[in-house]
Amino acid sequence: MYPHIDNLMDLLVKSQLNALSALFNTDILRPIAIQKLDILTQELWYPGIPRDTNKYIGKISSPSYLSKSLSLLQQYQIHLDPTISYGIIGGHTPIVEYLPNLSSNDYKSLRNKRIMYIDQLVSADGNYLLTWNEVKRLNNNNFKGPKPNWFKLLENEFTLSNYRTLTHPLNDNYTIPARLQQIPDQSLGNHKKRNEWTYHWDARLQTCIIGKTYIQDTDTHSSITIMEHYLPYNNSLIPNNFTVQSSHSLPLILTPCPGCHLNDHSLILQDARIKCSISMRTNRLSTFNTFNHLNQEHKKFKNLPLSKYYVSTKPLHQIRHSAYSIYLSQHHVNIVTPIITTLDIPSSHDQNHVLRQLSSVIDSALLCNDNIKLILIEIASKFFSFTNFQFYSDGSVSDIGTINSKSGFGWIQTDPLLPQLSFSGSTVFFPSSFKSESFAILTILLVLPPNATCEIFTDSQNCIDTFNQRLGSPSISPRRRLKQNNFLIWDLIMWLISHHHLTVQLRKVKGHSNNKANDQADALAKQGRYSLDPIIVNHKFFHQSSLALFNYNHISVIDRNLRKWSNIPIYSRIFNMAMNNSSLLPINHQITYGDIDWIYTKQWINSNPFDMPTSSKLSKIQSNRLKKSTFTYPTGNILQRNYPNLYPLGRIHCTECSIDEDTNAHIGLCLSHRRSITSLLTKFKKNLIDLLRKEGTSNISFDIESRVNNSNMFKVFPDVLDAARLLDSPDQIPKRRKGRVS
DNA sequence: TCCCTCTAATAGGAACCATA
DNA sequence: TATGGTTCCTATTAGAGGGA
Repeated sequence: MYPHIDNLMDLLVKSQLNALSALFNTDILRPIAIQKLDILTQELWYPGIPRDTNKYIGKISSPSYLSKSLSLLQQYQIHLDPTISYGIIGGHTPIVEYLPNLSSNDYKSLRNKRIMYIDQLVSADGNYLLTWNEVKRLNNNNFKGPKPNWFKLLENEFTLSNYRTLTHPLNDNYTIPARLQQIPDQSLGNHKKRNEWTYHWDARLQTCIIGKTYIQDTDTHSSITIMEHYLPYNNSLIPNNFTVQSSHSLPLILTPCPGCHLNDHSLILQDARIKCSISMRTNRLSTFNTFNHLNQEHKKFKNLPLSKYYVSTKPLHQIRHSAYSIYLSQHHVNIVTPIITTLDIPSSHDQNHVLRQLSSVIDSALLCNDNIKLILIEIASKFFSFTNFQFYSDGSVSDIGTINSKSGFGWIQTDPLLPQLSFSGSTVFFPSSFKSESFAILTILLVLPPNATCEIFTDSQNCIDTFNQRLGSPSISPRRRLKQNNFLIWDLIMWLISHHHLTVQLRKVKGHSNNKANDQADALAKQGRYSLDPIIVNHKFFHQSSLALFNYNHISVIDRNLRKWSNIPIYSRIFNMAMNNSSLLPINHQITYGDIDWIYTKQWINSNPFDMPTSSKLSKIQSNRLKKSTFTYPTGNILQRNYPNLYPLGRIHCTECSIDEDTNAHIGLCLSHRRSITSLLTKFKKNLIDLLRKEGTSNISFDIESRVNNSNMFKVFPDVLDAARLLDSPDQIPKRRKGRVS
């Protein structure tokens, strides 16, 4: 009835895509964007941005703008792809993923209690559910009120027997990371340690836990350490004459913990003096030393009212910092850090340093096989001592528009005084010759040393124009930047030019003009097409200028005008919906099982009888064809239906044959059309016979004329067409109309 | 779905009492 | 007199139920 009502949503997708990408890529809006991400986290109670927002959004009573837009975009397979690691650490399995059917009240309770991960509710090995009292103790007994419903659900549905074994144990619990080094055989097994001090970061309490190892049980994959808990002595209680050092290097005095909620009551230790013992799985022990009892540093604090104490050789500040950074690196969380520093003018003694920076740029800016990065780094090191370069570059794309499309690029250094190195590679997603050429220029700039001058010959006028445009307006607005095709590549090119102080000139060279160097570059580009390891730009390299970009189906970041590009998923979605529409079932059936020759249909729709590629006449002809093929041509009956006042009731006859009613069904059956089709077919039949007679000589033994005349290709089957036409005969029409109405 | 009211459950402090 | 246990009260919270 209203076939275009869905377009409302499609228009929303287009505008929201644009608005959101502007939000996440504009410097001024960055704090707002981060705040919106935080609200999203608070709303969905999911650490970071979930892959499938739609799964969780149903639980929210009034979703915010961002969560609504993200769930709309996800219906079109478009996802937000952050350039920074955004999320909340402290566990591996979000509770909303573990318990899929939580109510909105459960969400409220979880938010109030700050419980986001199931890891916060299970034992250290991830196998057993803690009791509610234990959970409360872990949270400093801050929870008031009765046992929440979601916890009862966990107890009833997700545990087995009285031992509280989880039905789905967490096997990637955060205390069991992979071991870093090989363990020597002699250290396997149970060991009692004498003087080993360890520290680690406790994600739940957000503090550094310090302990003295009591027993260490080592296995090949991990070890369990049982330690006596020690607390740092409050330094403000130390008399003034001790605290001459700066606050960061205050001595760390450790006293045994008298027993706190961390104490693991299940441990049975022989040593009754230990009041607070902790057991934890470790993969790498971070240890520090204490001063001996006879040491001056230890004796300094003899006068303090402490029965038993140790003095660490490292200050608390350093230990805390180390514990937290080890924890972060084990969980692959990198905090938003400033981008790699700009390169200074290299002096002779720190060449290695600059080269290392060049390699780190290559390493972090590209996503590809490590071997390709190594090749580029090697080229960069060979170019390192030169300043003036000359390159020929070329890109090549084959089978564009098909799934077999391959895009390759290549370049060669042609200055005779310098090493004549060359490079070729391939790239994927959104293939175009512009993209391949841009990639060639990008890889050239990546291997150039700082302060170099280079001249690049390319046959792509588009690249030269884009380059000069970007060079002419260095402060391009984010909205304009995001509308440019392949903006990731061009951003990187401009970044390299400004940060490495490069002087680059692009020169146009005519393609296929027998220039030897250009032909070499062309050959390299063609060779690059067959490279199996594609190179793409890492969008996370730009985490300073943009917070997030959009990707399609988690495959590739869309680095082009989103509003234009979004037509592709929108149209395919509309097509899918049309195909699944039950009233179009006959067409669907015809597509799958019918006699429609799609190749010829395509050629018929695409055929152009004029010389010009576009013309107003051609578009009229094509719209006629399309309307006729989809039965939407404005024939008499449709005009009558749409304009009842203009077209009076009664049959409107076909203007050409004046026999039958003018309907879409009639067009293919019309007698006068049939006459012109027959005459056309006779003409082509004659042409074919002439052609066969001319080409085929003595080796054709059969009678050409009779064979062609008998072929089904040139028959119109008047009986079949007439039988179909008779269904529409005047006396039957009222009956059918009646049937339709009832 | 939101808001309000009511009830049950709990933490924590004050008061009180028993004991070393 | 210090300490630990018990009881009572108040504040807070979760969750059920009802109405708009």
